[in-house]
Amino acid sequence: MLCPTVRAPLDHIEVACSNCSLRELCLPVGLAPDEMQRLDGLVSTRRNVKRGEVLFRDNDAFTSLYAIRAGFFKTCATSEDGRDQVTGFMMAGDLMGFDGIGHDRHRCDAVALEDSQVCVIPYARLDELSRDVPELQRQLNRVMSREIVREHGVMMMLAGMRAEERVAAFLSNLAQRLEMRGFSPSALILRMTRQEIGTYLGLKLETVSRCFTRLRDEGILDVHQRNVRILDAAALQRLVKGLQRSRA
Amino acid sequence: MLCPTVRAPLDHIEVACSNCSLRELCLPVGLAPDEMQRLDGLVSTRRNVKRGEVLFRDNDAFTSLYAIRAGFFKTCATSEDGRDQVTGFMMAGDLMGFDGIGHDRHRCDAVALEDSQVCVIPYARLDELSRDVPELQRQLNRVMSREIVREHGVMMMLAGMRAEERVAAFLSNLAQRLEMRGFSPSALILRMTRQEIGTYLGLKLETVSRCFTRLRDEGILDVHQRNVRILDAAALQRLVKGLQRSRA
DNA sequence: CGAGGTGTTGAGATTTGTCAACCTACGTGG
DNA sequence: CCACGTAGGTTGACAAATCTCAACACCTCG
Repeated sequence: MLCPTVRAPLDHIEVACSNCSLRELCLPVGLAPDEMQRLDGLVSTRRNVKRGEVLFRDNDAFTSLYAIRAGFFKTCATSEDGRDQVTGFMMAGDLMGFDGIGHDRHRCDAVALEDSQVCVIPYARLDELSRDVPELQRQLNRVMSREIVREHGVMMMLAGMRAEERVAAFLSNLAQRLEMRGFSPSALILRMTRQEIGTYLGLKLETVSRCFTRLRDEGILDVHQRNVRILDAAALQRLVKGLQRSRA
Repeated sequence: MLCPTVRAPLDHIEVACSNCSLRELCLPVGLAPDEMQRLDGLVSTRRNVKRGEVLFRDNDAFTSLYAIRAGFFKTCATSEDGRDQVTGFMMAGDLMGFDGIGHDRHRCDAVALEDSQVCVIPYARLDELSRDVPELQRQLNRVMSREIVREHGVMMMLAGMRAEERVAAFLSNLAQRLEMRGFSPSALILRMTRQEIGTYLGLKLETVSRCFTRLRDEGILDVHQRNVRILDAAALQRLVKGLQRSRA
Protein backbone atom coordinates (compact mmCIF):
# COMPACT_ATOMS: atom_id res chain seq x y z
CA MET A 1 0.00 0.00 0.00
CA LEU A 2 2.56 2.53 1.13
CA CYS A 3 5.22 3.29 -1.42
CA PRO A 4 8.64 2.95 0.22
CA THR A 5 9.94 6.16 -1.26
CA VAL A 6 7.10 7.94 0.48
CA ARG A 7 7.23 6.00 3.71
CA ALA A 8 10.75 6.93 4.63
CA PRO A 9 10.13 10.67 4.97
CA LEU A 10 6.81 9.99 6.71
CA ASP A 11 8.70 8.10 9.36
CA HIS A 12 10.62 11.26 10.04
CA ILE A 13 7.83 13.76 9.83
CA GLU A 14 5.08 11.97 11.70
CA VAL A 15 7.10 9.80 13.96
CA ALA A 16 5.72 11.48 17.06
CA CYS A 17 2.34 11.32 18.76
CA SER A 18 2.36 15.13 18.82
CA ASN A 19 2.18 15.21 15.05
CA CYS A 20 0.08 12.15 14.51
CA SER A 21 -3.27 12.70 12.88
CA LEU A 22 -4.76 10.07 15.16
CA ARG A 23 -3.83 11.74 18.43
CA GLU A 24 -7.42 12.68 19.14
CA LEU A 25 -8.51 9.04 18.97
CA CYS A 26 -5.55 7.32 20.50
CA LEU A 27 -3.66 7.23 23.77
CA PRO A 28 -2.57 10.91 23.85
CA VAL A 29 -6.09 12.28 24.25
CA GLY A 30 -6.15 14.96 26.90
CA LEU A 31 -2.40 15.33 27.29
CA ALA A 32 -0.80 18.77 27.41
CA PRO A 33 1.84 19.49 24.75
CA ASP A 34 4.79 18.87 27.07
CA GLU A 35 3.23 15.67 28.35
CA MET A 36 2.69 14.48 24.83
CA GLN A 37 6.34 15.06 24.05
CA ARG A 38 7.30 12.80 26.90
CA LEU A 39 5.04 10.16 25.41
CA ASP A 40 6.80 10.68 22.07
CA GLY A 41 10.05 9.66 23.69
CA LEU A 42 8.50 6.38 24.67
CA VAL A 43 6.73 5.46 21.48
CA SER A 44 9.75 5.36 19.24
CA THR A 45 9.28 2.06 17.47
CA ARG A 46 6.89 1.32 14.69
CA ARG A 47 6.26 -2.07 13.24
CA ASN A 48 4.89 -3.08 9.87
CA VAL A 49 2.62 -6.06 9.83
CA LYS A 50 1.64 -7.54 6.49
CA ARG A 51 -1.78 -8.93 5.78
CA GLY A 52 -2.15 -12.30 7.45
CA GLU A 53 0.76 -11.74 9.81
CA VAL A 54 0.40 -12.07 13.55
CA LEU A 55 1.32 -9.08 15.72
CA PHE A 56 1.12 -11.05 18.93
CA ARG A 57 -0.19 -14.44 19.74
CA ASP A 58 -1.98 -16.05 22.64
CA ASN A 59 0.53 -16.96 25.36
CA ASP A 60 3.27 -14.68 24.01
CA ALA A 61 5.08 -12.79 26.75
CA PHE A 62 3.44 -9.42 27.21
CA THR A 63 5.79 -6.49 26.72
CA SER A 64 3.92 -3.79 24.88
CA LEU A 65 0.64 -2.26 23.95
CA TYR A 66 0.11 -1.42 20.31
CA ALA A 67 -1.60 1.54 18.70
CA ILE A 68 -2.78 1.04 15.17
CA ARG A 69 -1.32 3.73 12.94
CA ALA A 70 -2.72 2.36 9.73
CA GLY A 71 -4.46 -0.82 8.73
CA PHE A 72 -6.91 -3.24 10.22
CA PHE A 73 -6.67 -6.10 12.71
CA LYS A 74 -8.77 -8.77 14.28
CA THR A 75 -8.20 -10.01 17.82
CA CYS A 76 -9.09 -13.65 18.52
CA ALA A 77 -9.30 -15.53 21.74
CA THR A 78 -8.67 -19.25 21.47
CA SER A 79 -9.76 -21.68 24.14
CA GLU A 80 -7.81 -24.78 25.07
CA ASP A 81 -10.23 -26.96 23.17
CA GLY A 82 -9.63 -25.06 19.95
CA ARG A 83 -12.70 -22.89 19.88
CA ASP A 84 -11.92 -19.61 18.25
CA GLN A 85 -13.62 -16.33 19.01
CA VAL A 86 -13.02 -13.06 17.18
CA THR A 87 -13.29 -10.60 20.06
CA GLY A 88 -12.96 -7.45 18.01
CA PHE A 89 -12.01 -5.74 14.79
CA MET A 90 -9.54 -2.92 15.33
CA MET A 91 -8.75 0.05 13.15
CA ALA A 92 -6.50 3.14 13.10
CA GLY A 93 -6.26 4.79 16.49
CA ASP A 94 -7.39 1.71 18.39
CA LEU A 95 -5.16 0.23 21.06
CA MET A 96 -4.49 -3.48 21.41
CA GLY A 97 -2.85 -5.68 23.99
CA PHE A 98 -4.68 -4.91 27.23
CA ASP A 99 -5.42 -8.60 27.60
CA GLY A 100 -1.76 -9.14 28.43
CA ILE A 101 -1.48 -6.87 31.47
CA GLY A 102 -3.27 -9.20 33.86
CA HIS A 103 -0.91 -12.14 33.64
CA ASP A 104 2.12 -10.85 31.74
CA ARG A 105 1.13 -13.00 28.81
CA HIS A 106 -1.16 -12.24 25.95
CA ARG A 107 -4.50 -13.95 26.11
CA CYS A 108 -5.46 -13.55 22.48
CA ASP A 109 -4.02 -13.23 18.98
CA ALA A 110 -3.84 -10.05 16.94
CA VAL A 111 -3.79 -10.66 13.20
CA ALA A 112 -3.52 -8.02 10.48
CA LEU A 113 -6.35 -8.18 7.96
CA GLU A 114 -4.54 -5.78 5.64
CA ASP A 115 -1.01 -4.43 5.48
CA SER A 116 -0.72 -2.37 8.63
CA GLN A 117 1.56 -0.36 10.81
CA VAL A 118 1.45 -0.15 14.59
CA CYS A 119 3.20 1.99 17.17
CA VAL A 120 4.87 -0.10 19.84
CA ILE A 121 4.27 1.18 23.38
CA PRO A 122 6.56 -0.62 25.83
CA TYR A 123 4.39 -1.25 28.85
CA ALA A 124 7.12 -1.07 31.50
CA ARG A 125 8.09 2.39 30.31
CA LEU A 126 4.49 3.49 29.98
CA ASP A 127 3.90 2.39 33.54
CA GLU A 128 6.92 4.39 34.62
CA LEU A 129 5.97 7.50 32.71
CA SER A 130 2.40 7.40 33.90
CA ARG A 131 3.62 7.92 37.46
CA ASP A 132 5.06 11.24 36.35
CA VAL A 133 2.17 12.14 34.10
CA PRO A 134 -1.06 11.53 35.97
CA GLU A 135 -3.17 12.47 33.01
CA LEU A 136 -1.57 9.66 31.04
CA GLN A 137 -2.49 7.16 33.71
CA ARG A 138 -6.02 8.45 33.76
CA GLN A 139 -6.28 8.18 30.02
CA LEU A 140 -5.00 4.61 30.12
CA ASN A 141 -7.64 3.74 32.70
CA ARG A 142 -10.29 5.40 30.60
CA VAL A 143 -9.30 3.47 27.51
CA MET A 144 -9.40 0.17 29.38
CA SER A 145 -12.73 1.04 30.92
CA ARG A 146 -14.15 1.78 27.49
CA GLU A 147 -12.86 -1.52 26.26
CA ILE A 148 -14.83 -3.20 29.04
CA VAL A 149 -17.94 -1.26 28.08
CA ARG A 150 -17.43 -2.06 24.41
CA GLU A 151 -17.36 -5.73 25.31
CA HIS A 152 -20.61 -5.34 27.22
CA GLY A 153 -22.08 -4.19 23.93
CA VAL A 154 -20.77 -7.25 22.15
CA MET A 155 -22.20 -9.49 24.86
CA MET A 156 -25.55 -7.79 24.50
CA MET A 157 -25.44 -8.35 20.77
CA LEU A 158 -24.49 -12.00 21.09
CA ALA A 159 -26.99 -12.79 23.81
CA GLY A 160 -29.98 -10.77 22.75
CA MET A 161 -30.08 -10.27 19.02
CA ARG A 162 -31.14 -12.48 16.19
CA ALA A 163 -28.91 -13.02 13.18
CA GLU A 164 -30.08 -10.13 11.02
CA GLU A 165 -29.92 -7.72 13.94
CA ARG A 166 -26.38 -8.79 14.74
CA VAL A 167 -25.25 -8.19 11.20
CA ALA A 168 -26.97 -4.80 11.22
CA ALA A 169 -25.26 -3.91 14.50
CA PHE A 170 -21.92 -5.01 13.13
CA LEU A 171 -22.22 -2.88 10.00
CA SER A 172 -23.63 0.07 11.85
CA ASN A 173 -20.78 0.01 14.34
CA LEU A 174 -18.20 -0.28 11.59
CA ALA A 175 -19.74 2.63 9.70
CA GLN A 176 -19.77 4.79 12.77
CA ARG A 177 -16.14 4.14 13.54
CA LEU A 178 -15.12 4.81 9.95
CA GLU A 179 -16.99 8.09 10.04
CA MET A 180 -15.14 9.11 13.22
CA ARG A 181 -11.96 8.64 11.24
CA GLY A 182 -13.09 10.79 8.38
CA PHE A 183 -14.14 8.03 6.01
CA SER A 184 -17.48 7.61 4.35
CA PRO A 185 -19.93 5.94 6.71
CA SER A 186 -21.89 4.44 3.84
CA ALA A 187 -19.31 2.95 1.48
CA LEU A 188 -17.57 0.15 3.33
CA ILE A 189 -14.89 -2.21 2.17
CA LEU A 190 -14.87 -5.14 4.52
CA ARG A 191 -11.44 -6.39 5.37
CA MET A 192 -12.63 -9.67 6.82
CA THR A 193 -14.22 -12.82 5.44
CA ARG A 194 -17.79 -13.94 6.07
CA GLN A 195 -16.29 -16.63 8.25
CA GLU A 196 -14.56 -14.04 10.43
CA ILE A 197 -17.70 -11.95 10.71
CA GLY A 198 -19.54 -15.11 11.65
CA THR A 199 -17.07 -16.01 14.36
CA TYR A 200 -17.36 -12.51 15.76
CA LEU A 201 -21.17 -12.56 15.68
CA GLY A 202 -21.67 -16.12 16.83
CA LEU A 203 -23.12 -17.19 13.49
CA LYS A 204 -22.13 -19.57 10.74
CA LEU A 205 -20.73 -18.01 7.60
CA GLU A 206 -23.73 -19.14 5.55
CA THR A 207 -26.04 -17.33 7.93
CA VAL A 208 -23.98 -14.16 7.60
CA SER A 209 -24.14 -14.45 3.84
CA ARG A 210 -27.91 -14.96 3.90
CA CYS A 211 -28.33 -11.93 6.15
CA PHE A 212 -26.39 -9.78 3.71
CA THR A 213 -28.62 -11.05 0.94
CA ARG A 214 -31.77 -10.37 2.90
CA LEU A 215 -30.64 -6.86 3.78
CA ARG A 216 -29.94 -6.32 0.10
CA ASP A 217 -33.40 -7.61 -0.84
CA GLU A 218 -34.92 -5.24 1.68
CA GLY A 219 -33.16 -2.35 -0.01
CA ILE A 220 -31.03 -1.54 3.01
CA LEU A 221 -27.69 -2.54 1.53
CA ASP A 222 -25.91 -2.87 -1.73
CA VAL A 223 -23.56 -5.86 -1.43
CA HIS A 224 -20.90 -6.97 -3.86
CA GLN A 225 -18.57 -9.35 -2.10
CA ARG A 226 -16.67 -7.18 0.35
CA ASN A 227 -17.97 -3.91 -0.98
CA VAL A 228 -20.97 -2.87 1.02
CA ARG A 229 -22.93 0.30 0.57
CA ILE A 230 -25.42 1.29 3.21
CA LEU A 231 -28.44 2.64 1.39
CA ASP A 232 -30.79 3.11 4.33
CA ALA A 233 -28.91 3.81 7.53
CA ALA A 234 -32.12 4.58 9.39
CA ALA A 235 -33.58 1.17 8.59
CA LEU A 236 -30.32 -0.43 9.65
CA GLN A 237 -30.55 1.40 12.93
CA ARG A 238 -34.13 0.26 13.45
CA LEU A 239 -32.97 -3.30 13.02
CA VAL A 240 -30.23 -2.81 15.60
CA LYS A 241 -32.79 -1.54 18.03
CA GLY A 242 -35.00 -4.53 17.39
CA LEU A 243 -37.97 -2.44 16.31
CA GLN A 244 -38.51 -4.43 13.15
CA ARG A 245 -39.96 -7.46 14.86
CA SER A 246 -41.86 -8.04 18.04
CA ARG A 247 -39.74 -8.51 21.11
CA ALA A 248 -40.58 -8.57 24.79
CA MET B 1 -27.75 -12.89 57.01
CA LEU B 2 -25.37 -11.02 59.30
CA CYS B 3 -26.62 -10.74 62.84
CA PRO B 4 -26.33 -7.11 63.96
CA THR B 5 -24.86 -7.97 67.32
CA VAL B 6 -22.05 -9.67 65.48
CA ARG B 7 -21.67 -7.12 62.73
CA ALA B 8 -20.86 -4.16 64.95
CA PRO B 9 -17.65 -5.60 66.39
CA LEU B 10 -16.68 -6.92 62.97
CA ASP B 11 -16.82 -3.39 61.68
CA HIS B 12 -14.16 -2.48 64.15
CA ILE B 13 -11.95 -5.49 63.86
CA GLU B 14 -11.97 -6.04 60.13
CA VAL B 15 -12.52 -2.54 58.91
CA ALA B 16 -9.17 -2.43 57.15
CA CYS B 17 -7.92 -4.13 54.00
CA SER B 18 -4.89 -5.26 55.99
CA ASN B 19 -7.11 -7.42 58.17
CA CYS B 20 -9.65 -8.41 55.58
CA SER B 21 -9.86 -12.09 54.82
CA LEU B 22 -10.40 -11.24 51.17
CA ARG B 23 -7.21 -9.31 50.68
CA GLU B 24 -5.66 -12.04 48.58
CA LEU B 25 -8.51 -11.88 46.10
CA CYS B 26 -9.21 -8.18 46.05
CA LEU B 27 -7.48 -4.93 45.22
CA PRO B 28 -4.65 -5.16 47.81
CA VAL B 29 -2.98 -8.15 46.15
CA GLY B 30 0.75 -7.60 45.98
CA LEU B 31 0.92 -4.56 48.23
CA ALA B 32 3.53 -4.29 50.94
CA PRO B 33 2.20 -3.85 54.51
CA ASP B 34 2.84 -0.11 54.61
CA GLU B 35 1.25 0.33 51.20
CA MET B 36 -1.76 -1.60 52.34
CA GLN B 37 -2.16 0.70 55.31
CA ARG B 38 -2.30 3.67 53.00
CA LEU B 39 -5.07 1.91 51.12
CA ASP B 40 -6.87 1.36 54.42
CA GLY B 41 -7.01 5.11 54.89
CA LEU B 42 -8.84 5.43 51.64
CA VAL B 43 -11.33 2.61 51.95
CA SER B 44 -13.08 3.84 55.05
CA THR B 45 -16.72 3.55 54.03
CA ARG B 46 -18.74 0.42 53.85
CA ARG B 47 -22.24 0.18 52.51
CA ASN B 48 -24.95 -2.37 53.12
CA VAL B 49 -27.09 -3.27 50.18
CA LYS B 50 -30.20 -5.36 50.74
CA ARG B 51 -31.38 -8.01 48.35
CA GLY B 52 -32.97 -6.35 45.35
CA GLU B 53 -31.39 -2.98 46.02
CA VAL B 54 -29.33 -1.19 43.43
CA LEU B 55 -25.76 -0.23 44.30
CA PHE B 56 -25.32 1.93 41.23
CA ARG B 57 -27.39 2.39 38.16
CA ASP B 58 -26.70 3.00 34.51
CA ASN B 59 -26.01 6.71 33.94
CA ASP B 60 -25.31 7.45 37.61
CA ALA B 61 -22.36 9.74 38.11
CA PHE B 62 -19.24 7.66 38.64
CA THR B 63 -17.48 8.33 41.91
CA SER B 64 -16.27 5.05 43.31
CA LEU B 65 -15.30 1.50 42.68
CA TYR B 66 -16.80 -1.12 44.95
CA ALA B 67 -15.27 -4.23 46.44
CA ILE B 68 -17.71 -6.89 47.56
CA ARG B 69 -17.09 -7.76 51.18
CA ALA B 70 -19.98 -10.13 51.50
CA GLY B 71 -22.91 -11.05 49.34
CA PHE B 72 -23.68 -11.46 45.69
CA PHE B 73 -24.44 -9.06 42.83
CA LYS B 74 -25.36 -9.05 39.21
CA THR B 75 -24.23 -6.35 36.80
CA CYS B 76 -26.59 -5.55 33.92
CA ALA B 77 -26.07 -3.43 30.88
CA THR B 78 -29.25 -1.92 29.46
CA SER B 79 -29.43 -0.62 25.93
CA GLU B 80 -31.52 2.39 24.92
CA ASP B 81 -34.14 0.12 23.44
CA GLY B 82 -34.65 -1.70 26.71
CA ARG B 83 -32.70 -4.83 26.05
CA ASP B 84 -31.17 -6.09 29.23
CA GLN B 85 -27.94 -8.05 29.47
CA VAL B 86 -26.55 -9.54 32.65
CA THR B 87 -22.83 -8.98 32.09
CA GLY B 88 -21.64 -10.79 35.17
CA PHE B 89 -22.33 -12.28 38.56
CA MET B 90 -20.04 -10.91 41.25
CA MET B 91 -19.12 -12.35 44.61
CA ALA B 92 -16.94 -11.56 47.63
CA GLY B 93 -13.60 -10.09 46.67
CA ASP B 94 -14.75 -9.03 43.21
CA LEU B 95 -14.51 -5.39 42.19
CA MET B 96 -17.27 -3.53 40.41
CA GLY B 97 -17.62 -0.18 38.72
CA PHE B 98 -14.86 -0.15 36.11
CA ASP B 99 -17.46 0.60 33.48
CA GLY B 100 -17.75 4.11 34.90
CA ILE B 101 -14.15 5.24 34.49
CA GLY B 102 -14.35 5.81 30.77
CA HIS B 103 -17.02 8.47 30.75
CA ASP B 104 -17.47 9.47 34.40
CA ARG B 105 -20.85 7.79 34.39
CA HIS B 106 -21.76 4.22 35.09
CA ARG B 107 -22.67 2.19 32.06
CA CYS B 108 -24.46 -0.61 33.82
CA ASP B 109 -26.49 -1.44 36.93
CA ALA B 110 -25.24 -3.36 39.94
CA VAL B 111 -28.01 -5.12 41.85
CA ALA B 112 -27.63 -7.15 45.03
CA LEU B 113 -29.00 -10.69 44.73
CA GLU B 114 -28.70 -11.22 48.46
CA ASP B 115 -28.10 -8.94 51.41
CA SER B 116 -24.58 -7.68 50.83
CA GLN B 117 -21.90 -5.34 52.00
CA VAL B 118 -19.42 -3.48 49.82
CA CYS B 119 -16.33 -1.39 50.49
CA VAL B 120 -16.53 1.98 48.82
CA ILE B 121 -13.33 2.99 47.04
CA PRO B 122 -13.47 6.66 46.03
CA TYR B 123 -11.91 6.76 42.59
CA ALA B 124 -10.42 10.25 42.79
CA ARG B 125 -8.53 9.31 45.92
CA LEU B 126 -7.51 5.96 44.51
CA ASP B 127 -6.15 7.72 41.47
CA GLU B 128 -4.19 10.07 43.71
CA LEU B 129 -2.83 7.34 45.93
CA SER B 130 -1.83 5.18 43.00
CA ARG B 131 0.63 7.88 41.95
CA ASP B 132 2.43 7.39 45.22
CA VAL B 133 2.07 3.64 45.30
CA PRO B 134 3.05 2.29 41.90
CA GLU B 135 2.18 -1.25 42.85
CA LEU B 136 -1.39 -0.17 43.50
CA GLN B 137 -1.63 1.31 40.04
CA ARG B 138 -0.22 -1.85 38.55
CA GLN B 139 -2.70 -3.95 40.46
CA LEU B 140 -5.57 -1.81 39.27
CA ASN B 141 -4.43 -2.22 35.68
CA ARG B 142 -4.12 -5.96 36.21
CA VAL B 143 -7.62 -6.24 37.60
CA MET B 144 -9.07 -4.30 34.68
CA SER B 145 -7.11 -6.38 32.21
CA ARG B 146 -8.46 -9.53 33.78
CA GLU B 147 -11.96 -8.15 33.52
CA ILE B 148 -11.38 -7.71 29.79
CA VAL B 149 -10.12 -11.28 29.50
CA ARG B 150 -13.03 -12.57 31.56
CA GLU B 151 -15.39 -10.91 29.12
CA HIS B 152 -13.60 -12.58 26.23
CA GLY B 153 -14.53 -15.84 27.89
CA VAL B 154 -18.16 -14.81 28.10
CA MET B 155 -18.13 -13.81 24.45
CA MET B 156 -16.67 -17.16 23.55
CA MET B 157 -19.37 -18.90 25.50
CA LEU B 158 -22.17 -16.85 23.95
CA ALA B 159 -20.88 -17.13 20.43
CA GLY B 160 -19.62 -20.67 20.32
CA MET B 161 -21.48 -22.90 22.73
CA ARG B 162 -24.83 -24.59 22.59
CA ALA B 163 -27.31 -24.22 25.42
CA GLU B 164 -26.24 -27.19 27.52
CA GLU B 165 -22.57 -26.25 27.19
CA ARG B 166 -23.30 -22.71 28.30
CA VAL B 167 -25.10 -23.88 31.40
CA ALA B 168 -22.25 -26.27 32.14
CA ALA B 169 -19.73 -23.45 31.72
CA PHE B 170 -21.77 -21.20 33.97
CA LEU B 171 -21.97 -23.76 36.76
CA SER B 172 -18.37 -24.81 36.40
CA ASN B 173 -17.20 -21.22 36.63
CA LEU B 174 -19.37 -20.54 39.65
CA ALA B 175 -18.08 -23.65 41.39
CA GLN B 176 -14.49 -22.73 40.71
CA ARG B 177 -14.91 -19.24 42.11
CA LEU B 178 -16.67 -20.55 45.20
CA GLU B 179 -13.85 -22.98 45.76
CA MET B 180 -11.29 -20.17 45.56
CA ARG B 181 -13.20 -18.54 48.40
CA GLY B 182 -13.14 -21.63 50.56
CA PHE B 183 -16.65 -22.87 49.84
CA SER B 184 -17.64 -26.25 48.57
CA PRO B 185 -17.28 -26.42 44.81
CA SER B 186 -20.01 -29.02 44.53
CA ALA B 187 -22.89 -27.78 46.67
CA LEU B 188 -24.14 -24.57 45.13
CA ILE B 189 -26.97 -22.34 46.16
CA LEU B 190 -27.87 -20.18 43.23
CA ARG B 191 -28.68 -16.63 44.13
CA MET B 192 -30.24 -15.78 40.79
CA THR B 193 -33.39 -16.81 38.95
CA ARG B 194 -33.51 -18.93 35.82
CA GLN B 195 -34.45 -15.77 34.02
CA GLU B 196 -31.26 -14.04 35.15
CA ILE B 197 -29.14 -17.02 34.22
CA GLY B 198 -30.85 -17.00 30.85
CA THR B 199 -30.17 -13.34 30.28
CA TYR B 200 -26.54 -13.90 31.14
CA LEU B 201 -26.23 -16.92 28.86
CA GLY B 202 -28.27 -15.61 25.97
CA LEU B 203 -30.99 -18.21 26.50
CA LYS B 204 -34.64 -18.12 27.46
CA LEU B 205 -35.47 -19.18 30.97
CA GLU B 206 -37.30 -22.29 29.76
CA THR B 207 -34.19 -23.42 27.92
CA VAL B 208 -32.11 -22.94 31.07
CA SER B 209 -34.60 -24.97 33.02
CA ARG B 210 -34.58 -27.76 30.45
CA CYS B 211 -30.79 -27.85 30.49
CA PHE B 212 -30.80 -28.28 34.25
CA THR B 213 -33.26 -31.10 33.84
CA ARG B 214 -31.20 -32.76 31.15
CA LEU B 215 -28.01 -32.49 33.21
CA ARG B 216 -29.91 -34.07 36.06
CA ASP B 217 -31.14 -36.89 33.83
CA GLU B 218 -27.57 -37.47 32.70
CA GLY B 219 -26.52 -37.88 36.32
CA ILE B 220 -24.26 -34.82 36.26
CA LEU B 221 -26.30 -32.68 38.62
CA ASP B 222 -28.74 -32.91 41.44
CA VAL B 223 -31.15 -29.99 41.10
CA HIS B 224 -33.80 -28.80 43.52
CA GLN B 225 -34.83 -25.30 42.62
CA ARG B 226 -31.83 -23.18 43.48
CA ASN B 227 -29.93 -25.92 45.23
CA VAL B 228 -27.57 -27.55 42.82
CA ARG B 229 -25.15 -30.31 43.59
CA ILE B 230 -22.50 -31.17 41.06
CA LEU B 231 -22.25 -34.94 41.03
CA ASP B 232 -19.85 -35.39 38.14
CA ALA B 233 -17.53 -32.42 37.77
CA ALA B 234 -15.47 -34.19 35.13
CA ALA B 235 -18.49 -34.72 32.89
CA LEU B 236 -19.43 -31.10 33.37
CA GLN B 237 -15.96 -30.10 32.29
CA ARG B 238 -16.17 -32.30 29.21
CA LEU B 239 -19.36 -30.50 28.26
CA VAL B 240 -17.68 -27.13 28.66
CA LYS B 241 -14.93 -28.25 26.36
CA GLY B 242 -17.43 -29.41 23.79
CA LEU B 243 -16.15 -32.96 23.76
CA GLN B 244 -19.57 -34.45 24.18
CA ARG B 245 -20.73 -33.69 20.67
CA SER B 246 -19.04 -33.26 17.35
CA ARG B 247 -17.84 -29.77 16.59
CA ALA B 248 -15.59 -28.39 13.92
C1' DC C 1 -54.31 -20.48 53.61
C1' DG C 2 -53.85 -17.85 49.54
C1' DA C 3 -51.19 -15.03 46.30
C1' DG C 4 -47.53 -14.21 43.52
C1' DG C 5 -43.16 -15.06 41.98
C1' DT C 6 -40.43 -18.81 40.34
C1' DG C 7 -39.59 -23.21 38.11
C1' DT C 8 -40.94 -27.22 35.11
C1' DT C 9 -42.81 -29.45 31.23
C1' DG C 10 -45.12 -30.14 26.67
C1' DA C 11 -46.36 -29.17 21.74
C1' DG C 12 -45.54 -26.72 17.93
C1' DA C 13 -43.33 -22.63 15.42
C1' DT C 14 -39.19 -20.33 14.12
C1' DT C 15 -34.50 -19.60 13.60
C1' DT C 16 -30.18 -21.17 12.72
C1' DG C 17 -27.04 -24.80 11.45
C1' DT C 18 -25.46 -28.50 8.23
C1' DC C 19 -24.17 -30.31 3.99
C1' DA C 20 -23.61 -29.92 -0.68
C1' DA C 21 -23.47 -27.68 -5.06
C1' DC C 22 -22.17 -23.98 -7.53
C1' DC C 23 -20.56 -19.27 -8.57
C1' DT C 24 -17.17 -15.41 -8.47
C1' DA C 25 -13.01 -12.92 -7.99
C1' DC C 26 -8.25 -12.86 -7.63
C1' DG C 27 -3.47 -14.09 -8.01
C1' DT C 28 0.00 -16.95 -10.25
C1' DG C 29 2.51 -18.64 -13.69
C1' DG C 30 2.72 -19.91 -18.44
C1' DC D 1 -2.47 -11.32 -21.48
C1' DC D 2 -4.91 -15.39 -20.62
C1' DA D 3 -5.94 -19.88 -18.24
C1' DC D 4 -6.32 -22.05 -14.29
C1' DG D 5 -6.47 -23.07 -9.42
C1' DT D 6 -8.08 -21.77 -5.16
C1' DA D 7 -10.11 -19.23 -1.54
C1' DG D 8 -14.12 -16.90 -0.61
C1' DG D 9 -19.12 -16.20 -1.28
C1' DT D 10 -23.97 -17.60 -2.42
C1' DT D 11 -27.89 -20.49 -2.51
C1' DG D 12 -30.98 -24.53 -1.62
C1' DA D 13 -32.95 -28.42 0.96
C1' DC D 14 -33.20 -30.37 5.10
C1' DA D 15 -32.02 -31.19 10.15
C1' DA D 16 -31.46 -29.61 14.68
C1' DA D 17 -31.58 -26.35 18.30
C1' DT D 18 -33.98 -22.94 20.52
C1' DC D 19 -37.98 -20.08 21.25
C1' DT D 20 -42.89 -19.33 22.10
C1' DC D 21 -46.98 -20.02 24.34
C1' DA D 22 -49.55 -22.35 27.60
C1' DA D 23 -50.50 -25.16 31.52
C1' DC D 24 -49.31 -26.47 35.81
C1' DA D 25 -46.31 -27.34 40.09
C1' DC D 26 -43.70 -25.54 43.83
C1' DC D 27 -42.18 -22.47 47.43
C1' DT D 28 -42.11 -18.50 50.24
C1' DC D 29 -44.14 -15.03 52.68
C1' DG D 30 -47.65 -12.40 54.45
